Amino acid sequence: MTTARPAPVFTVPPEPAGTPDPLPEPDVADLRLETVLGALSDPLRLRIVRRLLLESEAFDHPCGWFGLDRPKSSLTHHFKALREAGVTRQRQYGLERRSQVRVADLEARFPGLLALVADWTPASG
Amino acid sequence: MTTARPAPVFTVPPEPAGTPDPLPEPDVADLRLETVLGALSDPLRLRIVRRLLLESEAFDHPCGWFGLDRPKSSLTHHFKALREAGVTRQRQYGLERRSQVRVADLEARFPGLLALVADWTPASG
DNA sequence: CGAGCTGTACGAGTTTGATCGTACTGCATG
DNA sequence: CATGCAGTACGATCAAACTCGTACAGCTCG
Repeated sequence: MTTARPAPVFTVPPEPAGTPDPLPEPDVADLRLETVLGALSDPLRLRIVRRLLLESEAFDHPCGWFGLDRPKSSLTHHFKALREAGVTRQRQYGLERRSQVRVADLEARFPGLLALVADWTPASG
Repeated sequence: MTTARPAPVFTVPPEPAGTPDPLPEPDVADLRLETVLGALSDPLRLRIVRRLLLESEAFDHPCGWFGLDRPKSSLTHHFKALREAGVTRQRQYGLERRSQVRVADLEARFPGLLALVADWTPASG
């Protein structure tokens, strides 16, 4: 029995109707701790996930919403890494590809992990 | 807000007197989430930490105690990575160098993380 | 002291991943 | 249909890390 979860208060996506299908992603049962931890062991990706957790008043967010001064190809790389590890879900909205954290899935498999990410503070600030 | 944890019952080391000084390790305040997650994003190291957490009836354990069929130099590499990330503490007992998980330090900085490691199951078994 | 043991140091080979430029696809809007 | 935009794909480059063999250090015990 995994420890009973106190249900952290992250912004749970309301999932409105007429939503595009998610891009390919691992199933909840296939989430691997080592893979998820590997995806989160990068400051940039940690920053992305943390911002999604803390400032995600809307449903999900396009890549440009994060103020990351990196070339687009670098961002693609990191967002893809997060999605393939199962940390985020991405949907195509016309032009944009928006991301959200798979809060329910991650809490179910690795309870408490997202709280650590939310509490994280970058090294240079 | 870190979710209030139900205080997992790991074996807390009794710290007997006359213990050798620990090898160099990062201070609790210097523990970085991304570094710790990086150290734990490896199946072999995850297995090491998990065994230390679950079967650590004694105080700490030498490298040979784990049944890892890797060359010694590889094991040195991984144990050093864990210690330098702040996950484990190592002490020199005569011939042996014994390891323990820094349970109190990790729980203080990243509450709940060790519970995830304890719940982890290797991919091939 | 000399043998044997635990573990390290060092270095080479290999792999993985980060970074980023350039060229491209696909949608939208006029 | 032409322009512009969000994001991808591909490939090159570079840095880090894994793996492991060999040689060595340090302790212990006969």
